[in-house]
Amino acid sequence: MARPTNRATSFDVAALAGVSQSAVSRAFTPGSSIAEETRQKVLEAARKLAYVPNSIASSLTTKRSNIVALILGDMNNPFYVHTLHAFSRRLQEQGRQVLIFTVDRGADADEAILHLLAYQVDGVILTAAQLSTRMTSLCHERGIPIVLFNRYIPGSDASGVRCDNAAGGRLIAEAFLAAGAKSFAMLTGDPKATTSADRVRGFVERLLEDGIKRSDIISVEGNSSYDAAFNATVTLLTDKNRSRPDALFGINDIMAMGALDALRYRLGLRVPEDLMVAGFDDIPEGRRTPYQLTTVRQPINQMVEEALSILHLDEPNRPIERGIDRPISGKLIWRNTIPVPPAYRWPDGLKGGSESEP
Amino acid sequence: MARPTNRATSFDVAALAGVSQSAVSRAFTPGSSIAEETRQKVLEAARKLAYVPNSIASSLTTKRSNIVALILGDMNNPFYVHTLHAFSRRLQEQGRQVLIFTVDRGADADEAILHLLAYQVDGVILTAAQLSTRMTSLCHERGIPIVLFNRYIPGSDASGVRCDNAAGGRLIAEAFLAAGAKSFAMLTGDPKATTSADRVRGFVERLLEDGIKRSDIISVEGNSSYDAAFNATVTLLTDKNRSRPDALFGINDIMAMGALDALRYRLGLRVPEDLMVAGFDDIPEGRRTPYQLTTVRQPINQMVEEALSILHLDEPNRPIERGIDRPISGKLIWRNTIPVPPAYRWPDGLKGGSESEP
DNA sequence: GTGAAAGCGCTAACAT
DNA sequence: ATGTTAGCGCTTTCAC
Repeated sequence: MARPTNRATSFDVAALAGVSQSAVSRAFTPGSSIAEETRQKVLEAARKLAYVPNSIASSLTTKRSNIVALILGDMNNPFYVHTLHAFSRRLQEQGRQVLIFTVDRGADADEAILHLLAYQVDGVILTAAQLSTRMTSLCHERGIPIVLFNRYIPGSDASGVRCDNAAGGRLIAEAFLAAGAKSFAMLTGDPKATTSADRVRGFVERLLEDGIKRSDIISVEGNSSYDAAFNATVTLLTDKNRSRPDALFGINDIMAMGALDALRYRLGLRVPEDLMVAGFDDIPEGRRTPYQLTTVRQPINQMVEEALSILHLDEPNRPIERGIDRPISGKLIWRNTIPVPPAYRWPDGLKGGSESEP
Repeated sequence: MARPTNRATSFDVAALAGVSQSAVSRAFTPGSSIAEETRQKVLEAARKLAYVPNSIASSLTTKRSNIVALILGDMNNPFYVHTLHAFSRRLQEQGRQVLIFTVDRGADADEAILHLLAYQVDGVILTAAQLSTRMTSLCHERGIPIVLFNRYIPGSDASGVRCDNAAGGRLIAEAFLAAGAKSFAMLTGDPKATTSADRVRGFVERLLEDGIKRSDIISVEGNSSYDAAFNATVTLLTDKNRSRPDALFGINDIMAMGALDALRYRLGLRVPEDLMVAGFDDIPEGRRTPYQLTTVRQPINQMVEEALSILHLDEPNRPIERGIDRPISGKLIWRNTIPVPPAYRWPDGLKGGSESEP
């Protein structure tokens, strides 16, 4: 087996440095008791041999791999790409490795879990994708914490961080109402995804509170993708049996962008004059000149921090946090796809333009 | 150390199944000599204990981790996100794990290499980012193959797969010339990146062959990003000392998209009537209705296959392939940002519209 | 086909 | 502060 490899081990280094092998181990373990002088001798020998400690071997004894698994669903939604990036950057800063698994839309992450169980990962982050409660307990039994990012699994004791999606949906509803909208359409994502369902629920609830009739709120499936949203918008707006809604809520920015393009460049409508539009997420793509999308910002960096803190990777002995549900407020960002009503012109956050998340 | 974990080992399974521990190992090793009956007994016991073989331990003996490292530069360029996705999907199909490292723009990947060396990865794929030849040999010495994706390192013996960027640049030049352009601008990426430099070179060369004067080809730095390209375009076109070029080549699609938006929505120009534009990559985003970008398609799936074949992960004993440079032809995709000249109306690939890579 | 035993390269008591 | 020793959970000869 194994390609002829000639890798120096701690024994080789020990021999060259004239110390014991444990001294080598200590030299590479911050905080272990070793004389600075010996340390230098070891480091010097290690340098000569281009020695790199074998993490695999160390994982075997410590039972900590320093690897965090990241399970990703939809990479077609830029929001999750930015999420991946944020996690990756943060974890790298901490000197941890990131193992990724991509899961097809609609598929569950169970198989991915089985794989990462084999690698003794220190924690798992799950975005998109479903997860059976059976897998959750399998991880927990083995001491592997899981944190759900922007979703939760009813009946599971897995912890999670999410944007307060329902409240965010309400914010959009309020913005539309303030701008005078009376009839509404929603472009939804996967109905099984709590993210989509919660945004829809908050949105509808708020509308009903204002006396909007259910029949004035229509809902179409947009598959969480640009293309599906584009097509659904065309179908919806060309349906002769329907009158044109005043406002369209894309459950996420990428769908709102698809809708916007369909409205303007296929249907020849003006936004916001003929029809207002809003999204959710505040992806950088939605801030571009042609879109200037009014949306709800998910504080992605904050969410990432929270998620990692729930994992508490530095305190492996602390029991796993179960059943935590940490909702984080989103913020309405006014741009150009809803006319800003006078009442909102003051005092802050207006035309939240292009500045990025603080 | 180690959170109180109670994970079944092969010994537990062996005890329950009433066989030796080696039998358990064999039961999980395809192709090893074990009676079907024993295998079943073992599998049954394993199921009862929810046993998952410990890959860390097995890596230690076999010296193969079944992990492939993927080093990513710019995640703001969707092309690399699609690349990541393609690699991840393919590798997962093969039952391998993907360890990712993100490297900041302009930074080199040396530190990432040091980390992945510690994990005994079976292979390394490098996209974007620079890599010192020292690190290359460090990997090679240890029997870890590296493949460069869409870049090469002069003076290094690392193998790579890339789109034939120079030829692609020529294709764009030809398209512009055929459409009657006489003066040109280029939006370039990082000048140190071979990808950008090669496209520029091919483009310019072809133009010069047709008698275009050097002074009719201007070049501005677009930083490989949408925003920088947008701004650079505005600056360029509002420069009173310059006359407007007939054609603008964005060295990659995301920059061409930024340029397109600047031209249309900031400068009020029509594309292709006032100015033609082309990109490079053929990312799905450039196929969207508002863009319909004429571009050169990089056959990403084919490139991924080639890259993996150079790694020859299944034949670890074969010596590492060095110095391979596998250029793969791109294909010109006509859409709407260059008027299609009559000579090109036939026979194929025209208005290559929205179909994706075969 | 199966079991016993010797590592893989490291960490972590335990002595000194 | 340093060396000695016993594993971590597996794979792989080597006998039988």
